[in-house]
Amino acid sequence: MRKTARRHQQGEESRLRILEATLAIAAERGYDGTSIALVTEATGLPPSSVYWHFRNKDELLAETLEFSYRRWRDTAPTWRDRTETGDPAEEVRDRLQRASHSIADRPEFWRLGLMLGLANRAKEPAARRRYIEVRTETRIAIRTWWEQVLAGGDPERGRDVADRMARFHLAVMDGLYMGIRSDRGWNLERLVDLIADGVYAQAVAWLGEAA
Amino acid sequence: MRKTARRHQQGEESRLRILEATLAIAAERGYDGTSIALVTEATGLPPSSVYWHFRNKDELLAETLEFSYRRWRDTAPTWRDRTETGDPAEEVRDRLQRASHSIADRPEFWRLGLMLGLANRAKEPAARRRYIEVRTETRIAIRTWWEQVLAGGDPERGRDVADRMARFHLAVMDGLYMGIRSDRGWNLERLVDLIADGVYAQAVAWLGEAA
DNA sequence: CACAGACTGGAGCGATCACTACAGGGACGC
DNA sequence: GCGTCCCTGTAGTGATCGCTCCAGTCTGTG
Repeated sequence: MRKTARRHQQGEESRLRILEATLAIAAERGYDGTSIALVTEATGLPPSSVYWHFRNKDELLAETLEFSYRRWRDTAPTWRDRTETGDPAEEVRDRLQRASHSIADRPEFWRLGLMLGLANRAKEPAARRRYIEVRTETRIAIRTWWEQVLAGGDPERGRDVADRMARFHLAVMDGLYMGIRSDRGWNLERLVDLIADGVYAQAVAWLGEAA
Repeated sequence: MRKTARRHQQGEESRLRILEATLAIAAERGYDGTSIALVTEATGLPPSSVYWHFRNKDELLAETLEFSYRRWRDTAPTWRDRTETGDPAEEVRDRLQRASHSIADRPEFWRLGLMLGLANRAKEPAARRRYIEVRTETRIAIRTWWEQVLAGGDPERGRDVADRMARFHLAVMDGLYMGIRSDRGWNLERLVDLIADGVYAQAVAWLGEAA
């Protein structure tokens, strides 16, 4: 992109600092609660620098979402590689456990996404549109993963069940995060193990059920 | 409260109009996205009227949450009366179906609550504190309901499972709402029935499991 | 009729919002 | 040494923010 990688590497560094700061702020306060003044205060950079790196607030937030999504996806275990223990229930448990950890440990992306997903403006911010896209991307990855876990039966039926599982899976992850945020007294690790068993049982039940 | 119930009933009417308008706006745009100017525009009343009825924005939002909560609770089936069909699985299905409808049909309270629950400010808005309270209230009501549905075994163990079920239950409701909002292609009614069976099976499994 | 109290109307307060114009500074190619 | 380009620093812009002042209007009471 930027052709002066060596010349002024300060620029790229500032850009990253701005993104980091914006992510921290936006994940706490949402789109409207994020102001350029807060970003400049956090980074020590003047507003003109922010606007040199990003066209406007909308684009800044959109790129911040993209930034946090990529980092989350790279840190979190991908849905592509499987554990392959032979026991599907065990694999589901492991997968859900890791997914819930990736949310609990670095919650910025999930927080920011939930906020963007909830808000509704007359003209949709680019950040929200982008979030819906990456969420769909994630849902499809989860669906593919479920298709493999549930492989063996009728492919079309497996695909249908996997789609429902992926939706349910995402819903549970959203719900878990909301629960951690809003209710006290969660024993996440233990609860996730138990839920995983329920989720897998659910999938098997759906698979066996008449169309 | 207000002693001129007959004299000037216009006042109370204006108050309600302000609450309605604020709810509609805040449920769409969140705390920071809600401005007094938007409220005055929606109601046709001047800012001074808003500030005559409510001390400041914080209190306005808090009372709006209270207002929407009461309406949701009165509209939605209470957790106190049970269906008592004799079949617990059927009752769970019915209950979850009605709960999901109460969210899908009049989503304002749930939307606003989720937004308030997510946001995190240096000084916590009264509206958010109040939301955490009514959420806890709801969670306890759900727990009590589960205790009754699962009655029969060891009471202490039933209470423990009911607590976990209530958390899980809320998480699923939150997750369902997020899913409807963010993902397309939901078949809510059907999915909820299936989830209900899974949820109930989960509860039974937890009940039977060794402590 | 006078008075009181409940509300409204309009004008405007200082602070903060997103955003910009523009003059530089510092590193590089020549 | 000179010009070029990347990026920062200063100092703003008009618009909108939450909120207030206060005169005026309306309605029921004595």
